[in-house]
Amino acid sequence: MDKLNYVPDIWAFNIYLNLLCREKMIDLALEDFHSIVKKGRDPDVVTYAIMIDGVCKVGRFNSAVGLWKEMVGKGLSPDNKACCALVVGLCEVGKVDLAYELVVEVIKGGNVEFSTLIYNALISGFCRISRIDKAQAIKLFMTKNGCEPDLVTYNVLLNYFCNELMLQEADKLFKKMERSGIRPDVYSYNQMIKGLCNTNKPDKAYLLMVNKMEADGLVDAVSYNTVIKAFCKDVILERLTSCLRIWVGRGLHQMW
DNA sequence: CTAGGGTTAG
Repeated sequence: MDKLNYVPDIWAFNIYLNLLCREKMIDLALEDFHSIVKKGRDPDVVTYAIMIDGVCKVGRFNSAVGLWKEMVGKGLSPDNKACCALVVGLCEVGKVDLAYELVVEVIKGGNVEFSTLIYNALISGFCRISRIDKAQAIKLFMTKNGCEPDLVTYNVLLNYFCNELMLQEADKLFKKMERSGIRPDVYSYNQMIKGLCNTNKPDKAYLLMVNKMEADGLVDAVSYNTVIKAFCKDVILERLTSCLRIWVGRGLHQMW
C-alpha cells in the first residue's frame, strides 16, 4: 500500500495494528500508530482500544494511561471495549484505583452500556485491596444500570468473604446466588471449602465435598487438595499440642 | 453481522 501511495483507511489500519499487538510487536505498532496522523487519518476509539490493550499486555501501564488521556482529550467517547481494555489491564496489576478514577465518569455518564466484564474486573480489583465497600457499591450500581451480576461476580465476592473468614456472609451470598437462578460452579464451591477449612471446620468441608459436590459432578483437584491439606494440618497440630503438653508437664521448659 | 476483549479458586 505504501508503494502504491495508498493511505489505508482506518479499518485497515486497525486490523493491522491489532495484528502487530497480538504478535507483541508493540514498538512497531506504536510507531505506525503515530504515523497514522501524519498520513491524514485520525485514530478512532477502536484504534485506541487496540493500542491500550496491546501496551497493557506487555506491562506498559503508563503508556496505557497516556493513550487513554489522549483519546479522551481528542473528544472521543470511550465505549465498552475501550473501557474494558484499560480497566482489565490496570486491575490485573492492582491499579484498580487508577482504573476507577479514569473510567468512573464514563460509567456514571450513562451513555454507554457496559458488559459485566468491566464491573467484575473492578469488583475483583477492589476486593483484592480489601475495599469491600467499594466492591459492593459497584455491584449495586451495575444492577441499577441493568447489568445483572453473573457467576463471576458472585465468585469474586465469595472469594473475598471466604478469605476474610466471613462465612456467614459467604453463606448468605451463596444462597442469594442460587435464588437469582445462578448455579454455583466448582469455583464457588471451592471457595466455600476453603472458608470452612480456614475456620477449622475441615469435617464440614469434607461433607460438603462428598455429599453436594460429588453429587453434582462439581469437584476437582483443587477441592481435594484443600481438604487434604486441612486434615494434614489438623493432625500435625494435634501431635504438636500433645508434645508441648508433655514438655510443659515435665517442667522441661523451665530449663531454658 | 467489515475492526478491538474476557474478568474468579488450592
